[in-house]
Amino acid sequence: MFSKTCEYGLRAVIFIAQQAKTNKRVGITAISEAIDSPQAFTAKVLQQLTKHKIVQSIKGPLGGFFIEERDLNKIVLSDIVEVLDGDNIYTGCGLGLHQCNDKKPCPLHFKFIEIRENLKKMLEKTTLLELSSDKNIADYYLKN
Amino acid sequence: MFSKTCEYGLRAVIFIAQQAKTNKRVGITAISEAIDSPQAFTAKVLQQLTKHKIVQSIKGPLGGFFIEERDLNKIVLSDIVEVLDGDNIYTGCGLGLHQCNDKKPCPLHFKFIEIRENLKKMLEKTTLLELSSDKNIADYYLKN
DNA sequence: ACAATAAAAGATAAAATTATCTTTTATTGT
DNA sequence: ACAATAAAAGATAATTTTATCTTTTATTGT
Repeated sequence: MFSKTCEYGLRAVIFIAQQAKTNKRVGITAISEAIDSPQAFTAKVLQQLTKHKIVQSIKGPLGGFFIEERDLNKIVLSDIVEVLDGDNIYTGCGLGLHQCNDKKPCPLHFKFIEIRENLKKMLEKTTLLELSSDKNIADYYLKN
Repeated sequence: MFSKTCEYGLRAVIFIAQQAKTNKRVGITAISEAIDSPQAFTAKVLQQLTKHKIVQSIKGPLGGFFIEERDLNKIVLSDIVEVLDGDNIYTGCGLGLHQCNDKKPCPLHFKFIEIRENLKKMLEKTTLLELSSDKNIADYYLKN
C-alpha cells in the first residue's frame, strides 16, 4: 500500500505530534526507538517532511523535531502521503495503465474509484490532532 | 497498490480469459502486445500463475496459454493477487507494524479495516467470467 | 528421426527502494 | 573562542523489484 518511506514517515509524524502537547522537541534517536524504525533512514524521511513544512526542526543542543500545537488540526495524513508517495495511490490505475479514466477505463476502473475515494477521504479527514489525543495515545501503538 | 508483477498478471489473465470463449490459446507475444507489458517478464509471471493452476499452458506449436471456459466463473481476482502479491494487502498493517490487530492496533487500524475489506470483497467477487463478457471487452481497455 | 514452435527453467542485469555511514552546518552552554 | 549536541547534506552500500537473455523441455507436423 504505502512505501516504507511513507510508513516510517507517518509513524514518525504521529509520534512527534503526540509530543506536541508538552511542546517537547524530540530527537531522531528517540523517534526511531519509539516507532522501531531504522534511525538514519528515518532521519532522511523527516528531512523531506521538514522541507515541506509538515514538521519543524531545530539543530543543536535542545534541538530536535516538533510540530506546533496549533498546527495539529491543520495537518492531515494525506499531506504526509502526498509528500512521500505522491498521489499515485489516489489517481493511479489499479492495473498500472498510464492513462486510465472515465473515458478510457481499465476493466477495474469504476470498481477501484470507490475504494480509492474511501482511502483518500479517510486520509484527508484524519488530523494529527485526532491522533494525538490522550485516548489515542493510550489505545494505539506505533510499534510492537 | 499492487506490484508490477501483479499488475501484469491481472491484465494478462483478463486478456487470456477474454479469449477463452473461442477456446483459443494465446502465445506470450500476443499477450504482451495486447496488454503492453515486457514480454520476458510477463512470461515469468504467467509461469507462476500456471504453477498455481490459475491459467493452463501447452508447449510447442499450437501451444500457448488458456483458461477453460467452464473455469471462468470459478476464478476471481483475489486468487491472482494472492499468488503474486500474497495477502499483505488485505492483512498487512497500513503503517507497517509487524503485529497489528484488534488487540494491539496501530492508530489507523480500524480505519484501514474498512478500506481493506472493501478491496478484498471487490477482488473476491469479481470473476473472470464477468471480465470476459462481450460488454466488458467492448467497454474497457487493457492498454493505452 | 528431424525441424520448427512455444513454454519452462535458469542465469544475469538494470533500476528502484531501503538502509547506512561520513561530513557539514547550526545552535547551545561554558 | 571552544566543545558538545543534533539536524542537514552528501556519499555509498545492500536489498528487492523489475527486466532481459540463454538454455532446456515438450509438442507438432513433415
